[in-house]
Amino acid sequence: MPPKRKAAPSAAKGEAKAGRTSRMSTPGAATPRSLDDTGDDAEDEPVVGDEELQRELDKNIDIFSVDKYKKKHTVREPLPHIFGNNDYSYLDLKKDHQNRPLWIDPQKGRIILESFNPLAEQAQDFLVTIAEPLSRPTFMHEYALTTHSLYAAVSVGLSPSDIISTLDRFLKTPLPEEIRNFITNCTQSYGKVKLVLKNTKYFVESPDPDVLQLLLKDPIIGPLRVQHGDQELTTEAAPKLGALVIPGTGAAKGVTQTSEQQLGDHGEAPKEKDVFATLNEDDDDEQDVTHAFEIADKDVETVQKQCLLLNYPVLEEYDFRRDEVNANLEIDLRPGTQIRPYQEKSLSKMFGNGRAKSGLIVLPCGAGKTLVGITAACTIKKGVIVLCTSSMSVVQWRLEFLKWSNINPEDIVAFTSDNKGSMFTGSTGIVVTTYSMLTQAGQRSYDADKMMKFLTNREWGLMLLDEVHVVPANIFRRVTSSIKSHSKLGLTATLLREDDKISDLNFLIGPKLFEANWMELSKQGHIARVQCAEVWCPMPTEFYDEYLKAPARKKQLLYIMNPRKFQACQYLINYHEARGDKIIVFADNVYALKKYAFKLGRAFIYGGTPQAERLKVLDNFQKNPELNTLFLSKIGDTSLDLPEATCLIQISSHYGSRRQEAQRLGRILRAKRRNDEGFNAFFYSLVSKDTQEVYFSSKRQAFLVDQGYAFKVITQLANMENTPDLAFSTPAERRELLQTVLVDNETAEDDEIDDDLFHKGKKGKKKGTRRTAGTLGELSGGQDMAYIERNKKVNQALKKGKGKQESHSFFKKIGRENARRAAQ
DNA sequence: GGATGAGAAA
DNA sequence: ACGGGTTCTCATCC
Repeated sequence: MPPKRKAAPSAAKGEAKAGRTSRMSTPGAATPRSLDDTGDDAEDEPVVGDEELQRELDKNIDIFSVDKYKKKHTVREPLPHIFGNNDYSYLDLKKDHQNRPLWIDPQKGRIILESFNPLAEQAQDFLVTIAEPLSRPTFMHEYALTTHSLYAAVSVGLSPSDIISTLDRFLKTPLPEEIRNFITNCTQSYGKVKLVLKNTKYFVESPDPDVLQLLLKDPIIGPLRVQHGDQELTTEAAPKLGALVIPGTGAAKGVTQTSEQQLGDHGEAPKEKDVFATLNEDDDDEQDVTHAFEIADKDVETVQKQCLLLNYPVLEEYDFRRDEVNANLEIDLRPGTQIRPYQEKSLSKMFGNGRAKSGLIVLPCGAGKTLVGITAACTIKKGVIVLCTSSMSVVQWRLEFLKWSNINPEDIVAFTSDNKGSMFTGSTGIVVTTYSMLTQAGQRSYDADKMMKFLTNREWGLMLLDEVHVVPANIFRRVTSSIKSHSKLGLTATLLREDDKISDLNFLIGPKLFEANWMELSKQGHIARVQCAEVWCPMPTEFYDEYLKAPARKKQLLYIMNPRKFQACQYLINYHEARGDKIIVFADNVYALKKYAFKLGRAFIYGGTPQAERLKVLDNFQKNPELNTLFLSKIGDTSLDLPEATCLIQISSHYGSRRQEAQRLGRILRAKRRNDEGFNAFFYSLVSKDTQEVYFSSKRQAFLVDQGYAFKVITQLANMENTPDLAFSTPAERRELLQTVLVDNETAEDDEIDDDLFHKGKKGKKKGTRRTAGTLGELSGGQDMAYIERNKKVNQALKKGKGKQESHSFFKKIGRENARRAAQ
């Protein structure tokens, strides 16, 4: 099981429970027994005072949490000292529980899915809609029911009764009452109120007039209503779904979708119908009329804020098919374009009720986020504004639009600092620009100013927000308040930040509409399969001595410049080049990056590399069979459109950033060779043993482990000692390296040799490359390496190991295992 | 007029 | 807190 993450709701708990919660994530411990096998002798008294105090605390911390609905239960199981607070034996098992895939923790709202259950797939579809995936390793997936997740479920049109009945059908135990209450209460208030932009006017809309009356009584919202005669509310028939077809789907081609489930006969197994079928039905028969009142543009944010305070979050929807004010855009997907099932799924959530809902879609890089955005644009067919993080991706987006759709090239313009004059000539079109272009506060050039006026003075059908996770919330506020758009779609690969600003996105853009499971996509062959490994490099004693007495700044430099790490890097490059892989090496530290690249005679790109140079190197990396290894600084994390690579080596990284790790892994997911039989991409993290790096590394991996990736620990690279021409193999060389590192860092390192270095790196690669395939013959694949399979717990154990002794014995054990394996 | 670099901001 | 990387603009050069 994965490590606990810091953001877990249980973090709010008091001391009293801290000791026990650690067992929480072990599903086995929560196994309820059948009724009849428990003795009723030991009536353990529940810890009442404790729990009441806790409840009081929780109420103050978070009025909306599952704990609010917690009930006391008589504990029947006589082993509370083992199960602690996680004793669920009071939950009766249903007779046919084997056929049902879900367990639930009534107190925390955690749901455990048995991913090997025949119904797991359907259950997963459902869970992704109503709950937040926490961790999805191979056999057990853990989800959490939260207010946000239920909010999202409601926003795609599920009703509370759907959620409750479906959940109940999948559960091995009856649905606990507190969970039922939690769901009912959340869903009652959430999703009742919608913000709709109709003919350029904003309306607050709800099927329930009482809710609107309640809002109008609010001292802040009330006066903001735009009066039309005496009537307080306007009423009209609710829209029917009709035949909205998302382009690129099976339906669009006239093919009937195979929606029949191959359900087999699992006795009383729940016959679950498609969640989205349910959703569409609802719109047809239940909500016959809607009521609305109008508010002015400028008050939208105030009203949204106030509604949120009243616990009626406002969902944004765009009824684009009935918008006759904004000109239609001539755009369609190119014939023959077929979007993938998961892309279709995410879009069907966005357009679930025939309108465009605002929200976030989370897909790993390489899984076709761009195409999702483009398809959304082709569905809405109105003016689109696309926001990216860099001007490189602006160009990229425009090209993708031209590639996938039949948009007239004159109707799609880029707005960046190089190109701020031109605009589409028709009545509508697509603008691709950057966040900074829109939020630039300082003085602007004349053209940019003119363009901004144009952008802010018109209405847009869709705002596409790329890489939504990198942009802080206050920038969003500025963007969304200056650009009037009917709907917003945020795209991202990782909804992760080390700070907690990510939750703001839920209300600034919308709920999370869809999140893909990386492992699943990779099993289906949409993204590459990846072997992840952490390579432990010991620190030579000279380096370690220096490390111990160095200040933090220098420590970092020392463990990055660890010569053993350098050798490991060299070894891996040799090995993978011989296999024909394209390798990217990441180093955050520019000094180290240059040193490594120079010493190994390979090309590198960092922030200071001029644009033309970058393109040239990237182009060579892609096409030139002589250039197979590329060194990148942080620049490679975001703002570079990397050609596909199949192997990735990380020699230094930014502290414990899970996002960076995920993003970097994403760089090798689009490898085309993934369809080859048994093909793997490789991801290595080089870590200097006994340094802070070990700790950071374990933190960084958390996200990937939750996505189901297994990290292997390599303590010894096979046959490395016998590899010829390793750098720094003599003590003298190592001492010299140490000296250089120390000296270079004392003086503010100045690099006039910079450009020189770079060119040498490029030219020098021919003589630098040394194929060592012969000595590596016995290594036919990643699995055969001298890997010791360990999961992250090892790292954690190491991190927790208080003294040197512990870690030493630990290493000895590894060493023994290593030897034993080698002997076999 | 188009590259290129410096300097600012966030 | 810092270094890394953006972006924008303006000034300079050929």
